[in-house]
Amino acid sequence: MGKLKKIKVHIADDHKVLIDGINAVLKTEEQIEVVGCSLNGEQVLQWYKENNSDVLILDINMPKLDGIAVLKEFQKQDNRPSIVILSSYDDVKLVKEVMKIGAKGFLAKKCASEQIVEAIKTVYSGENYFSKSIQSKIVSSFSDSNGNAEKNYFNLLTDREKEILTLIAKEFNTREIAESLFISINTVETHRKNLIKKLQVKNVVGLALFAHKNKMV
Amino acid sequence: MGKLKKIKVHIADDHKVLIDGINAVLKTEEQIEVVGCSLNGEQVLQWYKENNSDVLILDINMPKLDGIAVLKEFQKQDNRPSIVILSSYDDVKLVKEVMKIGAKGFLAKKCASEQIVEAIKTVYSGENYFSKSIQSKIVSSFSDSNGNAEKNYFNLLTDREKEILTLIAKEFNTREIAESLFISINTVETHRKNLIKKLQVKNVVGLALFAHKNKMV
DNA sequence: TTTTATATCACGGAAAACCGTGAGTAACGA
DNA sequence: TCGTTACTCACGGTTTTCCGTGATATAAAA
Repeated sequence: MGKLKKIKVHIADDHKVLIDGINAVLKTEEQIEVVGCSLNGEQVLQWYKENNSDVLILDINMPKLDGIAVLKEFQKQDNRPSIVILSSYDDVKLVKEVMKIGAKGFLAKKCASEQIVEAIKTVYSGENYFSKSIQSKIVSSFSDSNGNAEKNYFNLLTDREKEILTLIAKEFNTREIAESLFISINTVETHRKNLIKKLQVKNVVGLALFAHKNKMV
Repeated sequence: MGKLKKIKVHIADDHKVLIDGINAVLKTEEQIEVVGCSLNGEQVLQWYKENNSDVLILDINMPKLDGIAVLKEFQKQDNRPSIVILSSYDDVKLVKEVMKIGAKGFLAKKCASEQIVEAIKTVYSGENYFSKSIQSKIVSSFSDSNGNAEKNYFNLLTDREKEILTLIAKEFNTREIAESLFISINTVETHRKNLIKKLQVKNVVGLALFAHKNKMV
C-alpha cells in the first residue's frame, strides 16, 4: 500500500465549470483520482448505488436535491464516503449543521484550490478539515456573547419567535398568524417587534430575508 | 504569426477556487496564456492600468465593483480586451444588457469548461460567443409570449421593476426608494403594485423572497 | 398609423406595519 | 424566595403598505 492506492474522489456541483476546474487541479495530484462527477443531488445518490469513492466533494446549492438532503441520505448508510462540503459562503451555523449530520470537511468556494487537495487528504486520513477562512470565523464565534457579536442572532430567538418568523416569511400577515396560532393580534405584534429588535433589521422584509438565509422556509 | 502569439487572458471572479480551476483548464491549452487574475472589480481596473490582455473573463457578482460597473468603465476606453461575462445563472435579459454595453461573450457557470476555451478563441477572433444553455434560452425567448410560459416570472419584469425590487429586498421603504431614484413616491408605489401582481405574491415579503431566490441581492 | 409596453405621477381610503410603554402569568434556576 | 426569561395581552398614535382607478408621455412594435 501507499503508492498503489489512490484516493478516489467524486465531485458534485451544479456548476460544470467548477467541476472541470477541480478536475483539472486534481489531475496534477498523483495520490488522487477523480472517479465520478454529478450535477445534482439525485445524480449523486444514483452514482453511489453502483459505485463508491473515498471522498465526496459536495456542493450545498444544487437543483433537485441539495447537499443537505444528500448528506442526510448518506447518514443512513453504512459504507459512505468522507464528505467535504463546498459552499459559496462561510457560515458558522451551516458548518455546525453539516458537521452534525456527518460531513467531515467544509470548504468555501472563495478559498484557494490547494485547500481542496489538503481537504481531500485530511478527511481521507480520518481527520476533519475546515478551510482557513472558516476556521477564523469559528474561532471568533466563540468570543462573541459580548463585544463583537457577529451573527449569532439565530440562537437568540425563542422557539415561539422562530415559529412566528417562519409564518411571516410565508407571507402571513399579523392577523393570519394570530388566527393560526390562536393568540391575540397584539401578541403577534409584540413578537414581531422583538424580532425586528433582536435581528437588527428594519422591517418585515429584513425578517423574511433572515428567515430565508437561515433556511427556515 | 500563429504559433508564436498566445491569447492573453485575464480572469476575474471572487471565487478563488473557480479562478484556479479555469487556470488549470487553460494551462492545457497551447494557444492560451493566463496573464492575470482578480478577485474583485477594483482589482481588475487596477490591473489594466499597467497591463493588458486580449480577453477578459469577467464575473458579474463581485464585491467592491461588480462586473457591470467594470464593463461600463471599459466601454469608455479605447484599447480594451474582448470581454466574456461569467454569470451564475442564465438570464436572457442580462445577456442583452451586457452585450449592449460591450461584452463579447456570455458564459453560465454551469456550462462545461471546454466552452471557456471555445469562448476565448471565438471572441479573440472577433465573433460573439454564447454558451449553449443560453443559446437555447435566447431562442425560446422568441417563441414564448404564448403557450408554455412556465414560471419565467423573472423575465416578465422590466429593468426598472428589477431595480426597484432589488431596493425593496434591501429593506428600503417606498420613500427611500423614491429618493434614491429621484422619482415620486407614487411612481414607486405603482411599480410595487405591478410587481406584486406580476409575481403573484401577497406582499413585500413575497417580493423580498423572490428577489432573494433569484439572487438579485 | 395604431397599438402596445414602459415609465411616470396623482388621489383617496382601507389595511397593515411600526413604535413605545406597560403589565400579568408561569416556569426555571440561583 | 428572588430574579430572569418566555409568553401573553392592551392601547394609542404614526407611518407604510396595499389597492383601485385614472392620466400623461414616449418609444417601439404591429
